[in-house]
Amino acid sequence: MAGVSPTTVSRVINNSDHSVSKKARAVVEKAVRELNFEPNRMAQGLVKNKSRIIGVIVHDISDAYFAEIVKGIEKVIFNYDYIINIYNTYRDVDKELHAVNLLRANRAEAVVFAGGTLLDPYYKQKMGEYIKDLKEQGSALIGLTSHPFPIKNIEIGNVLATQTITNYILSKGHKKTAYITGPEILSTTKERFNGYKEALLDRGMEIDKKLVIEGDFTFEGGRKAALELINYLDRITAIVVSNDAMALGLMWELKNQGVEVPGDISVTGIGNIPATKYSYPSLTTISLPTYELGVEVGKDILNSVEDNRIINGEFEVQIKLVERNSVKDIRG
Amino acid sequence: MAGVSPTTVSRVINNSDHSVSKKARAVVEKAVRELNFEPNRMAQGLVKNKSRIIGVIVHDISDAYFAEIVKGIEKVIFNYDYIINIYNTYRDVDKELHAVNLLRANRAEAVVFAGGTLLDPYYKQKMGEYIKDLKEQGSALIGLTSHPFPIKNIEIGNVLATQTITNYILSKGHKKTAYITGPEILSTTKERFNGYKEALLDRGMEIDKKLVIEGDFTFEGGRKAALELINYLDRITAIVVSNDAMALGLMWELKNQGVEVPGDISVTGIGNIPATKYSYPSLTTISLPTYELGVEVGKDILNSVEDNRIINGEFEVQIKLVERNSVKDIRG
DNA sequence: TTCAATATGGAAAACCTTTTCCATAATTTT
DNA sequence: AAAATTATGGAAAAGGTTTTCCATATTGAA
Repeated sequence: MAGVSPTTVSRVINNSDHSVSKKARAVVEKAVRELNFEPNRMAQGLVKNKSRIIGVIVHDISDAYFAEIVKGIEKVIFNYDYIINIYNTYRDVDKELHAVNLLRANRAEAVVFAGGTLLDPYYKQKMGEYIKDLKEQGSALIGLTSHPFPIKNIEIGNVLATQTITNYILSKGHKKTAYITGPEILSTTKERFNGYKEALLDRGMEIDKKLVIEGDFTFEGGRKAALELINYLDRITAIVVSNDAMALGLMWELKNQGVEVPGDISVTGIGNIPATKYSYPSLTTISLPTYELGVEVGKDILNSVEDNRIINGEFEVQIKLVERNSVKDIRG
Repeated sequence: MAGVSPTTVSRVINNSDHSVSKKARAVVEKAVRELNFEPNRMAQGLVKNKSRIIGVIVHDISDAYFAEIVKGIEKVIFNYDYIINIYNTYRDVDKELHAVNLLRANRAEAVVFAGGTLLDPYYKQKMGEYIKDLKEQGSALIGLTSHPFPIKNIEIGNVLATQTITNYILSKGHKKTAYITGPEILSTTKERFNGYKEALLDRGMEIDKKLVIEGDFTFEGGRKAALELINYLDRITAIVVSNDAMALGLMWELKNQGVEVPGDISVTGIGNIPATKYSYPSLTTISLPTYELGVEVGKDILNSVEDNRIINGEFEVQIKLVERNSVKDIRG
């Protein structure tokens, strides 16, 4: 339409070094405007060997934890025209494999493993192959949970989180505590439990396995845990819960059973989800820098994918204790 | 590597009608296995003129409302190898335009407008152009909120939601009610308010503008609304809140101020988000079929994009009243 | 004016598939 | 055994860009 070669059009659109006369530029720009022309990204991708796809694999995007990470990534890459491609795996290894394979087929430039499972041998092997492949394609691979795979890892600080809150609980004079874990297959579960364990061990205290209840990171799971614990309540003064949803469910069921928080027993969570502020009592918890983690991941992706590098120091874990009303000071 | 032409490889991989000898097929399959070969989607896209991208524009993916819709879509298209590309616009028209333009550049096969704003004239025009372009490209366009644009619309039933819950409130004997809206720029705000209005008008009641408070769909907004309403509390017996987050914030602040729910005043929400079940009192609200809406959208996309059509009747609005403990029966 | 350097534009190849069309080989039918 | 049909494989074009290389036009320097 502009009466010039595709070459010239390309040069105008991409502001290439190759000089283009004012006249030619004007003609092309006019045509671009009138046609509302946007270069076909698939064609661009083919020749440049770049898909501009960033894959993000999460357990469940309804969980604000993951949603915030995604938003952090989006914030950073906003001006770079990437496609953020989300997969919900619901902790299902088949779905995880499906997602990774698709990302591989699409030549994703980056893949973020935000929801990690401790994989069983078969899947571990298959996943290993895919990851090897992605690496060979030059994809930037970032893990957010501990993995057996040779990819860069950015940790949000799960160990530190439970350690911090457990220390807080202990500092308030609590000696006997129970702990509610997450589902066994998640590495997060392991990490958070380790933090709890370390805090106790540091003070020479022991863990009573009867007082460690397996949960599932949901409200309902918290309720069930409360029911399981109800008979042990005279033995303990506090319950360290490994995430907020469960802590809220647990408090709800305790109230239901006539147990007062923090009067009869103290409860803490992890995550600082919005609902913790509006529960009664409001929940003492740990705020996790999920959005900031996402931002960090975004920068990291840009660094390995774009030419003009962004300065990007080590990610500082900004875990914060959020003191509210679910813990009683029982010293003295 | 297999020693055959690309043509043959393509035929084996795609199971084309064109017959391929067992021998050739075996050679190719072996090579595919050994190379872990996956066809390049960009190249496929280029020749087939299909991007396999489904764009979903939301206000904020942290909001479970939108997350559920996305999950519903994903569920349906899971086996079709589409890329779900999410954009958070935070109700910012510039971000909306940015997203739509990118989707256009990427030749998205479908675009879902899940977060809708009532656009101002300039943006309306620009958006109109983009949408026209997308249509010409053959994209399937689906709106989930009322729009001035000529695209298919699937409504979740906002009007019905507030109408239903208002009728419920009225049926419990409440005559004087206040109403908390969402932000003015959202079509959802308008729709929900209309439902409230209709329910009142149907019974010949009038709306007192002093008792209609503008909120913002957040917890904090609900708190502020409670503070604004605090002086009018003797004039009303119930507050109809246009979403759950605000209802929860409002109840929290009321409790803070020593007002009892539902003893002194009744409160309802819309949405049935998880936290409503665990508040004290638990919140009477309307459950919105967000996930089901997503499923419907997914089917719709498949219908317009894939050859083998899925049977797909009209979407049935499955709004449900969830009766809990935040409303008092004051009849007689 | 002439030579060199620079500015400007285009042709063609490349990116990786799919698809159409054609040619040859194998099989079936008569 | 010849003819007709079917099975099988490949060559080449197409899809929309970018990039390399080359050619011509223009400008500047001597």
